[in-house]
Amino acid sequence: MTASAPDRGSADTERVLERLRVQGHRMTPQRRAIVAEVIATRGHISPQAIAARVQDRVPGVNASTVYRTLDLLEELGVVSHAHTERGAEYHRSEHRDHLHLVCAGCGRQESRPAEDVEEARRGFARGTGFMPDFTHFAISGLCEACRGEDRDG
Amino acid sequence: MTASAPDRGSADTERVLERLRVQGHRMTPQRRAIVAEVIATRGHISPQAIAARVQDRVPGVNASTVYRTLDLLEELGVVSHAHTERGAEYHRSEHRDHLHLVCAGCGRQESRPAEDVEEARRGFARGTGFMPDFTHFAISGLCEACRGEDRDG
DNA sequence: TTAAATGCAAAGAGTTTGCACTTAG
DNA sequence: CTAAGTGCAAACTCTTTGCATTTAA
Repeated sequence: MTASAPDRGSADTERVLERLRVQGHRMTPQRRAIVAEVIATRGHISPQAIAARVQDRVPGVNASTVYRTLDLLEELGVVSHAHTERGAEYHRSEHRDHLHLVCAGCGRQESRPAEDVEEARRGFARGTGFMPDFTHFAISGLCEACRGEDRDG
Repeated sequence: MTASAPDRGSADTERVLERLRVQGHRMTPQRRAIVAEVIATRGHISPQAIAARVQDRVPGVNASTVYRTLDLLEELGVVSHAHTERGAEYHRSEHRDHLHLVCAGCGRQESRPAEDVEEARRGFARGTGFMPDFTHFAISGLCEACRGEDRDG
């Protein structure tokens, strides 16, 4: 179990499964695999990607099961979704606190801890009266490299 | 032509049509109606909404024509799109400078001039190295009213 | 045993594409 | 006249739903 390899049998996964069990939900192999996949994912992942990866491990898992399971996990507060250029992407709720940055220049996506923009959040609220949650939608802009080339981001 | 009524025969519309003409594009009634509709729209509008409205004025305009025309207008820099909770929405590029705020509490959408968050933009760049364009994706958060009830926006 | 969960197939919504027909220039 | 533009139908992607079957508890 290296630090870089996603860990589909982690204590975190077990904790979520235990929570499902306690709340009276059944523990099917499909559900187990889907939960493990989501928990093992660093950052965000699309429903289709989850389906594809889960099917590598448990052949025949239907996409509709993935969608139903994600809905369940979201209701339980285990996962949340964010809107990126490609649509909805899911991530662990505990990892909610990161930004999805999409560079309009090079197209690269990066993540940042939300705490890096606490000051900006307050400034935003000061200017608009609206307290933003910068993690729910992706944020377009120019990354450091592209800002160097084109100074008007 | 009052200030509050959308103006589908405006000088702005004519300016865009003239630009298309100059660049060698043909001026069809469909194209004329679609351009007029987009130009007359304050804020953003979805492709389906454009199709519906245009069809009220020029019956039989096909949705695919709307998509193709929007692509063309976007290539020419006349319109841009933003990503909201409901998907892609289009707006005049000159009106690019407004934010799409979606309140997670009451669900209401509001617009704000982007200049209201200039300070926040710089703060964001300072914290992350990434210069954000807050207008391309909608921004989730809590509006002033909902912040009053739930102080953790 | 039995209700929850799954698979499957069908249905949507939104968007794109290929192609024959129409039409602006 | 002739190529750009359109309409139409079909395809495609992503997601949801109804229902019969399977299965965890």
